[in-house]
Amino acid sequence: MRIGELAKRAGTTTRTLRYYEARGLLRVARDAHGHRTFGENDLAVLRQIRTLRDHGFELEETRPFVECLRAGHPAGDSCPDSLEVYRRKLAELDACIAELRLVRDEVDARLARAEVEAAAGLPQGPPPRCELAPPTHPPAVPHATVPPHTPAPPHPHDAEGE
Amino acid sequence: MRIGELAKRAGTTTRTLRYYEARGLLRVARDAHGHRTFGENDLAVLRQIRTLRDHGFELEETRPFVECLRAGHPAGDSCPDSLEVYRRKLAELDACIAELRLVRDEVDARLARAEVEAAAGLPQGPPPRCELAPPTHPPAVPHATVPPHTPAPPHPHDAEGE
DNA sequence: CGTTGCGTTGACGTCGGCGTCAACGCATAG
DNA sequence: CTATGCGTTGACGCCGACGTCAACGCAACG
Repeated sequence: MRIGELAKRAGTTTRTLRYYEARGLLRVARDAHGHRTFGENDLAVLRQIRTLRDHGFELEETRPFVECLRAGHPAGDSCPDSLEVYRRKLAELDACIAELRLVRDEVDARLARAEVEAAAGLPQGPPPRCELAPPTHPPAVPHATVPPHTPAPPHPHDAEGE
Repeated sequence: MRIGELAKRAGTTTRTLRYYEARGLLRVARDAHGHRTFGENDLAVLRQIRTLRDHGFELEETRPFVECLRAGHPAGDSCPDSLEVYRRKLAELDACIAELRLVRDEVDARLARAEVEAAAGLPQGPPPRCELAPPTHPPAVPHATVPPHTPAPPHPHDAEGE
């Protein structure tokens, strides 16, 4: 199997496969023409990587799974290192979800307040007592940076004690 | 007030202020030396921006708040456009949290399963029935990309129907 | 006079995970 | 012979929000 076929079978691109190889996640043999040659095992490895990435794992975090598969284990998560990654990711997810919920409630409260004030302000025109506290730096919430997506760069201030 | 003082008072850097100016979020006057000059109003605007960014809003999303303040309103969220941004962000947060919870449960389930199999496999050595289904592409979960942080790039497939 | 400290503009670096383009080789089909 | 299609390597582009460095000006202090 050559790179194009593998890419198609894994639902990705040749660029991605070459990138993974460059990152050391794929070990690739070559044929007489210098073309990369892959086997079914490589497909399994590749699917493992893609699955993890779809769940938000960084490429580096997939490495233990890849090595586990290459060591002959039936699944990528059959090895202790992989389980460690699972656990770390789980904690990371929990922290992230908690943080997002705090922000969500903050935004919700601000929206509600602003809507009330808009409703109270409009029908009467601008009264002179419009001097509310400026909404700058609210209570806690150190900061959260809503992330519909994108992986996790090294986080120095996160909820974890590293 | 010059740029250094404003930066210090707002808890940010001069680089950031110049960046905001370049993005059109800060309108800046100059003195005789060509130095930027700021007033208290600029501090309020700046704090509004920083607060929103700390909550994960993109710079562009702070623009309505900035314009609202500059229009003379007592708060950045006194204008309908700002409220719209609040509502959009709220929906975004809800979608993101829901997605992360799905992923979290997925990872949790995988971890639990892998732990059980590890516990069952180790004490007995490798039995020949190790041929479990390969853990590649699981049930639903289109993909979630855990995001401890970092803002939201334009997302074509998100839970919103744009 | 030099040094420190503030300001200025311009421009490149960062991070991850690829996309995209260029310029090439080799093989098969017409 | 040429076109098409696959492969190869190398290298730049992208995204956001700045960090960082360079090279400069201008003021006050000693």
